Amino acid sequence: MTINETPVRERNSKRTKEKLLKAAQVAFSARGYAQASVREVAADAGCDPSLIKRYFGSKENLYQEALTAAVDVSPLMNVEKQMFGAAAADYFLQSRDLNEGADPLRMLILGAADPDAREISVKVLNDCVIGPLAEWFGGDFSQQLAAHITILCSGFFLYRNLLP
Amino acid sequence: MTINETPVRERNSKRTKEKLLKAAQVAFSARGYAQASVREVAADAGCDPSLIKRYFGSKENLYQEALTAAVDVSPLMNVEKQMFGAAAADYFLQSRDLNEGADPLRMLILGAADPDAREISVKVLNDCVIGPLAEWFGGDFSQQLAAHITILCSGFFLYRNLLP
DNA sequence: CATATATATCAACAACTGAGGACAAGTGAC
DNA sequence: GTCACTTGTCCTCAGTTGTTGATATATATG
Repeated sequence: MTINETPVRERNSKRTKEKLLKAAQVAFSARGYAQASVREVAADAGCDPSLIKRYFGSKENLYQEALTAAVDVSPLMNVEKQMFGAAAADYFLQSRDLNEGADPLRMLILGAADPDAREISVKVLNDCVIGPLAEWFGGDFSQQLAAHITILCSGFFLYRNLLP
Repeated sequence: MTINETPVRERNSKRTKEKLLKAAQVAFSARGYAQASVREVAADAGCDPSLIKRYFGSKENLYQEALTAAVDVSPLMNVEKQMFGAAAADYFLQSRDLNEGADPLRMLILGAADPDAREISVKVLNDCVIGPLAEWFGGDFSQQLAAHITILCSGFFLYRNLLP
């Protein structure tokens, strides 16, 4: 060791947390909840696995925070209501690219298929997708309309992503 | 131990294989591919885990045989073609009960959501569902029609089973 | 400088996984 | 009976998992 490489540990908890969240979103949407290990997520984020425990408490909490941060339906509500279907289709077709490898809908579906992540996924789906959409739609049966649209998009997603 | 219980190992490879297949179908459709361990399947079948290796070679082969044996679209083709939609809806609503806890469509969807089981699931879906349905439909675009129907049923399944 | 705190690393644990070898016990052929 | 074969049980292996405590290091404060 002629040259002493300075380890230079970047001590920035906020940035570390963000890197962990981003790596978790990519890993969970790529391989699902069970198959994405905390070691893998930490390695992708360039830090130690124990930091996940420190900052998020557990893998389940990491998944919940990553999923909640990834899901954002506001782009779908910036159009005329009659154009919602087209906006939704456009968005889902580009979702993975838009989010740099972290596809929220894919996270949701894969999470719903995992016993340990199902409950969290369904809660986030209701709170962050169906709820806001229903409120935006307004009127009678808005909740049912939002749920049906979500299901339709899920079937569309299956066709495009999971059953090629 | 006043009474000497005779161990009485039932030596019937065919029956053992069937019990393993049945237990595998129930476990895979309940918890998905990764979360259903071979030890669990063997315990449910009442035999030793190493018999899975003996009779099926690997967990993946067990999954493939269990899924192939579970999928059977022939009940959907015993009706007039115009009534196919209703027959499919009826069948999927009762699938789990009809198959005593082993739901083929659920196995397929959960399998498609698992990286290790995705390839097998998609192959079985094509060979045992879309293929036969397309042949039965006949005519132009029969393959596309069968695929779209399968996707529609998958979305319906998601609504009923995974996103409650 | 010294001290305290926040941040990151390391090593280890206990549990579980799929796989597989060694051996026992039953079954049938001769 | 003897032998070969099938079937089932037991035990172990190497790997991975989520989690956790002990420890080192950087930053802030005095």
